[in-house]
Amino acid sequence: MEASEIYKCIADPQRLRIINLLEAGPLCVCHMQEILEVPQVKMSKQLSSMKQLGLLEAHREGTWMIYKLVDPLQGLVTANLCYLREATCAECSQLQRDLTKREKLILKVTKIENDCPQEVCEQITCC
Amino acid sequence: MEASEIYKCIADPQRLRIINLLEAGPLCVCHMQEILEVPQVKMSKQLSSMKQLGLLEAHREGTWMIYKLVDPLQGLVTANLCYLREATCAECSQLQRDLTKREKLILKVTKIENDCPQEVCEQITCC
DNA sequence: ACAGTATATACTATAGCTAGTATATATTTG
DNA sequence: CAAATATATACTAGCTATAGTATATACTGT
Repeated sequence: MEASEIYKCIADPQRLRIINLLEAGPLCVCHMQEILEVPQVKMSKQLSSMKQLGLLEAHREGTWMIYKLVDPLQGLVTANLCYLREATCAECSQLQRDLTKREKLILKVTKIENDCPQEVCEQITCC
Repeated sequence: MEASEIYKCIADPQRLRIINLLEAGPLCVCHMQEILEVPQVKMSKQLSSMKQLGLLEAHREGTWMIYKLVDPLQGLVTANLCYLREATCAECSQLQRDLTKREKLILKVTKIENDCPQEVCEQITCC
C-alpha cells in the first residue's frame, strides 16, 4: 500500500470519519451509518473500497457485517489520526463528536435494546 | 485550510515531491523541473494550485520565479514529511533521492555555471 | 417457503482532475 | 525594439471519482 493511496483515502472527510470510528473499535455498517448520517449505499461503497485498499477487514455476524481496521494498522494512518484528534479545525472537532456519538449509540443498543453484535457490545464492558 | 485539502494535495506523488524539495529550501521552477523530470507546464500548474491552496508562496527574481513553503508550514504537512522521510516504501525512497539530486544540482549551478538565483545559492554557503 | 432486515452490486449520469498543445506574459540582454 | 529565457494561462480531450436509483444477495425468524 503506497502512501499516496492512503492519502487519497483519508482525503475524503467521510472516509476519515470511518477510520476514526473504527480506530475506537469494530462496528457494523448500520451503526456507522447512523453515526455518520449517510445513505446506506454510500457507506457500503466506501467500506468496500477501503477494504479493497487493505485498510479494513470485515466478517459477518448474522445479518450484520462487522468492520474493523486491519491489525496492525498502517503507521501512517495512525500518526495522522493522532495528529487530527489533537488539532483544531472543523474536520477535527467532527471526529471528536463522532466518537462521542459512538459511545452513546453503543450504550443504547447494548443496554436498552440489546440490538448489537457481540463484538461491539463487549467494547463497553471491557473498556 | 482543511485537512482534507492538504491530504488531497499530498495524495499526488508529484506534489508531495515538490513539498519535500521545498522543505529543504526555496527553489525556482526550472530547477524543480530538472530534479523531478516533468514537463514545464505540469510543474507550473501544480505549483500554482498549491500556491492557491496556501501551501506555497512565490516571488520573482529576474526571469526566475522562486517558490517556497509558507512559513510557518502547516503542522500536518510537516508531520507527514517527517514520517515519510523515515519510512520505507517506494515513494519514500524517491523523496530521499530527490533531496540528493537537489544538493547536486545546487552545487552545480552555484559553483560551476553560476546560473542560480541568489536565494537558492545561499543555501549552500549557509548550511 | 415467506417476510423482514442488513448489506452489496450494477448501472448511469455527472462532476472534477489531469495531461497535452498551443499561446501568452514577463524579464533580460544585445 | 528584437531575440532569448523562464514561467503562466487557455482550451480541449480523456479519465476517474462520486452520487443516486434500482436491484440483488445473505441471513434470520416464523
